Amino acid sequence: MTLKLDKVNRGPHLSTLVASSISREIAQGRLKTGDQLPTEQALATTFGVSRNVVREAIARLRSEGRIWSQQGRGAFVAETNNPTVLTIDHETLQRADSFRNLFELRGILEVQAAALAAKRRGDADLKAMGDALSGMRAAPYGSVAWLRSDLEFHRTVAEATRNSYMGQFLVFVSERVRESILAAGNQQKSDDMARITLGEHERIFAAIRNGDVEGAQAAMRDHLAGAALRVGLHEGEAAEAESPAREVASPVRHSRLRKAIRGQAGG
Amino acid sequence: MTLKLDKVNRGPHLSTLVASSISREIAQGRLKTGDQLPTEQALATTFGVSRNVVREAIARLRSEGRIWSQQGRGAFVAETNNPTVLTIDHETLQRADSFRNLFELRGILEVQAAALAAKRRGDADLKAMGDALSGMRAAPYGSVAWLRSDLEFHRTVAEATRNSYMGQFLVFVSERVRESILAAGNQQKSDDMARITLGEHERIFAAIRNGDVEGAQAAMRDHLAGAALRVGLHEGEAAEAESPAREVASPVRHSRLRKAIRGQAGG
DNA sequence: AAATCAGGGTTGTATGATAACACGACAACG
DNA sequence: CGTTGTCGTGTTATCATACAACCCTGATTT
Repeated sequence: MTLKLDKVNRGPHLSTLVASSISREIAQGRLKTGDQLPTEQALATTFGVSRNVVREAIARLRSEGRIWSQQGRGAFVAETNNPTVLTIDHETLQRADSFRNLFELRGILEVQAAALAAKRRGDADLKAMGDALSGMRAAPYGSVAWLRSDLEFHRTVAEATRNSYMGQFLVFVSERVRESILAAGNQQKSDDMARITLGEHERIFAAIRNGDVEGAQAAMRDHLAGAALRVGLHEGEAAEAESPAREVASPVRHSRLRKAIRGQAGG
Repeated sequence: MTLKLDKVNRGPHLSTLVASSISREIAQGRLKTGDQLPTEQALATTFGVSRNVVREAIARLRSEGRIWSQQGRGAFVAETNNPTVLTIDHETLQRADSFRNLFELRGILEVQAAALAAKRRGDADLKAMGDALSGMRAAPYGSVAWLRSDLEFHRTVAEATRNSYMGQFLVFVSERVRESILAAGNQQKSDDMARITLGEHERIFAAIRNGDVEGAQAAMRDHLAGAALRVGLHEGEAAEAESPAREVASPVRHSRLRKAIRGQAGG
C-alpha cells in the first residue's frame, strides 16, 4: 500500500472556503469597497457553518487587507487599490485553475526573460548558466540536487536580464509553482524525461549564448510546454475562465456544506 | 474647526498579537522549520487567551504559508526560507534604473495581457473598457478622474485575460509605477497629450475588440513607449519621497494580556 | 509475527454565553 | 429649541465547553 493516496495536502478548511467565497464576492464587484458585510451570524447561517469558522475566514481576509472590521460596528470591504505587498495564497493554489493561471503567468515572464537575457547576457551569466547545466547533468532526475540546479539555471537567466524586478517576480512565481507541484507529488520520473528536459535547457542556453532573441523565446516556450505536460497540464490554450472546479480528493465530511459554498461562489 | 485628530487607531486583535508572537519565534529561530508547535490548548494557556483566539492566529499564519497543520497531528513550521510575500521597496524605486526596470516589467506584463485579452475578452469586458474610455474622454487630462479611468481601463484589460494572477501582478506593479510617477510630479500636461494618450488607448481597445492579438500587443507597446516619453524616461530621474512610519495607539483593553504577549515575544 | 482494535492526544467544528463597543431613540434638563 | 444623559439594541471580540474526525501508539488478538 502506501501508494500515493494523495496525502490530501491541506484539505481546505471550511474557513478557507468561506474566505475565498467572500473574496470572490469582492473580486466580482458584488461587494464594493466600503460596503458592509453581513453580520457574522448571518454569514454563518447562509454558509451553514459555525460562527467560529466565519470568524477565522474574516480574520484571514483582514490579515490580507481585503476587509477591516470594528467591534460593535461590523466588517467592511477595504480599499483594495493600495496593496503594498503581493502574496499568493497557496491554499487557493491547490485549485487546478488557479495553478494553471499561475503557470501561464510564469510562462510569460520566463519567455520574455529569456529574450532579454539573450540581449543583455554577459560572460559571467553564461558561465553561471553553464555551471547550472553541469549540475543538472550530474544529478539524477528529480533529485533534490537536480531541482536545485534547475532552479539555479532559471535564476541565472533571470539575472542575465539585468532587471532585478524581473528576477524577483520570477523567483517568486516559480517558487509558488514549484511548491504546488511538490505538494501534488504525482509526477513520474524516467531517464527519458531527464534527457528531454536537459535538452530543452541546453537549447535555451545555446540561444541565449548566441544572442538569438527569438530562438531563446522559442526554446523557453518549448521548455515550458514540456514542463506543463510533465506536471499534467495539457498544453495549448491553458487557462479557461476561472471557475471553482476543483478535482482534488473529495471532501469526506461536510460535503453538503462545501458544495453549497462552492455553488454560491461559482456564480 | 475640523481639527483632524487621528481616528482612533484601534489596538490589534488578540489573534494578531498571538500570530505575530509566534511569527517572531519562527523568525528568531526558536522554532525551526519542521518543528511542531505546542498544541492549541497549550498556546492558549501560555498566552492566557482562549483556544479560539489561538485558532484565528494559526489560521492566519497558515494562510501566510508560515505553518501547516494536520488534523489529529498538530501544527508544524513550514519551509519559510523563500519569501511568501513580495514587496517593492519605495526607496530603491527612487533610483532611475530601478524605476526603469519596473517600467520594463510592467510593459512585458501589459503587452502580454493585451494579447491574452484579445483572445479571451467577453462582451462584459468590452463594455467595461468602453466605459473607462468614456471616463477618460469626459475628464480633463491629468485630473484625478482621468487617472482613475486610465487605471480602470488597464485593470479591465487585465481582467479580460481571465487570469486573476495576471491582474494581481499587473495592478501591483502599475500601482508602484504610478506612485513613483506621482512622487516625481514633474510631468507637464497639455491638450495634445490628452488627445494622443486617448488615441493610444482607443487603438488598444479596438484591437482587443477585434480579437487582433498582434495588433493589441503593438498598440499596447506604442502606448507604453509614449507613456515612457511622457514621464521623461530615457534619461529620467526620480524624486524624493517619504515613508511615514506610523505608530499604533496603545491598546485599551486586555492590556495585561497584550503586554504579556508583547513581553514574551519582544525579547 | 502480523493484523486488529482500543485508547489517548490533537485539530476541526459547533454552540452558547459574556464583555466591549457603536449608534440611534428618547426622556430629562437648561 | 438645543443639549445632555441614559438606555436598549445590534455587532464584534472573546471565552468556555463539547463533540467529531483524525493520527499515532501500543496492547490485544489471531
